[in-house]
Amino acid sequence: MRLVIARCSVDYAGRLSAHLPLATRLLMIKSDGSLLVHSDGGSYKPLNWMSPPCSIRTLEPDADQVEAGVVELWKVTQAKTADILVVSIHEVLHDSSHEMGIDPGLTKDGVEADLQRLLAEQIDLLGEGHTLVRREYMTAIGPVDILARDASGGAVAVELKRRGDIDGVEQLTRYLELMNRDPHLAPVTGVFAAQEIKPQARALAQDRGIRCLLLDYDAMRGLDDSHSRLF
Amino acid sequence: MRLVIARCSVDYAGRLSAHLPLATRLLMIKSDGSLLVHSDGGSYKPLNWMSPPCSIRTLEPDADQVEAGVVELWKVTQAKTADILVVSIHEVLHDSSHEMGIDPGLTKDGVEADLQRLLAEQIDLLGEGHTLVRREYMTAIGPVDILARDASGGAVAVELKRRGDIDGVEQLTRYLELMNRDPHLAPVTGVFAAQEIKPQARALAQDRGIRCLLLDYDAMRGLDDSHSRLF
DNA sequence: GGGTCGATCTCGGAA
DNA sequence: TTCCGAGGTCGACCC
Repeated sequence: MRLVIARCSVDYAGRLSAHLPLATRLLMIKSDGSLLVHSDGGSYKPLNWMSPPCSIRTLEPDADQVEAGVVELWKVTQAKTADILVVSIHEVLHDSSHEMGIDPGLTKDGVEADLQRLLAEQIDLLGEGHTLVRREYMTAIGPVDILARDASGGAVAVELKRRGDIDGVEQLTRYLELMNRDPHLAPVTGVFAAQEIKPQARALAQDRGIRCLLLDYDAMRGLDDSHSRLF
Repeated sequence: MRLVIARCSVDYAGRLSAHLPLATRLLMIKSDGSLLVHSDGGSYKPLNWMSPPCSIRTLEPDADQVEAGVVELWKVTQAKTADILVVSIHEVLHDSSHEMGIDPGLTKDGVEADLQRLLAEQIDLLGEGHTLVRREYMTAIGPVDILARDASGGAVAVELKRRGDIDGVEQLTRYLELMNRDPHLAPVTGVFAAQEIKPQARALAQDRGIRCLLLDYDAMRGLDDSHSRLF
């Protein structure tokens, strides 16, 4: 990895066009040839970048550019997409290279899959007497997250989200419409379960006779002793 | 901005839990206190990070940690969300700080807003004899991208996307449902216009009687002489 | 401040 | 490979 701090301006042309006026920034060149342009603030997203695979050529600035103060030009291109990014460097303030090797990568937990496993284990969070039929119940238009039966044996389709948005309600609606045409299943009721449910999504669900269920991930995980806390 | 290259492991606990095993990485500390952990490859997204506002404390490792080879511990916390990120540093290979100032920021063009403007200007791409009523036509549930009338005066609602996905069809469906209840507008036909339309989205649109329209941004921009090319 | 929607989204998994 | 959905999404805009 090569790290350069430089006063530079940047132009990108590809799926859109973008321009960065002259300022001091970090230019990060990764060993796969990709380039990131970071400012000293903002979020984790660079101001501009070029994704691998790409190649960087260093060019001599022409007379006009030298006149304007450019000491070095980087032209970064992507063969496949024809994207191009040009860095016009006016002053290099730091330049260093570092060997880093391949990263072993990130391991995660706490995503939708964990929520689904926990809800399947604690199925009576849906209500007294509920039983699990199966997770990822397959239909023609995709898998329903959880299929259960209520105390009186009626089918219950559960759509699970970390954040319950209007999209999730639409998705569940499509499943319910389809499943209610299946005489083996009908009538099927819907439950929209999430750690957080947006008001609009709640309103739409109510309008369609879909029950909303707020989930407390920490409490659900607390009941599951297979997880230990790191902190 | 402070740049540190170090052999380190990283643990994050917040909206999810994540762990990075020991390896050499770049630690970028921005002046707003945010931290980015980058490997020497992949795309612009860091392996792990902490968004501002957050604070970094440097701690002495305890006896067990020293035994394991830790020379320095960074504890990064976010007051509001109670997220925590811990960097266990085993070896520092580089450490430098740089003054960069505030960035003037990025200017863009070629995004959905530009497509919308171009389609409004070239409204007969919808078909012979179409006329523009207005862009961002407001309804109770949000703005319709473009409202037009066809050659015979019938209302046409256009949903515009760069990439036409199933969500866009759902969105247009909701608008049409609402607008068709308005006697001043009904009957309203729908057009789903995008630079690229996914097969599933096209199928759903067809099923709902919504017409699909593929847009060629470059051709549309070519007709509009107010744009010049940078490259 | 919250809500909605776009994004050069990125990333992962499954068909 | 393509398609599809999730994201610690982020960020912009509008209320």
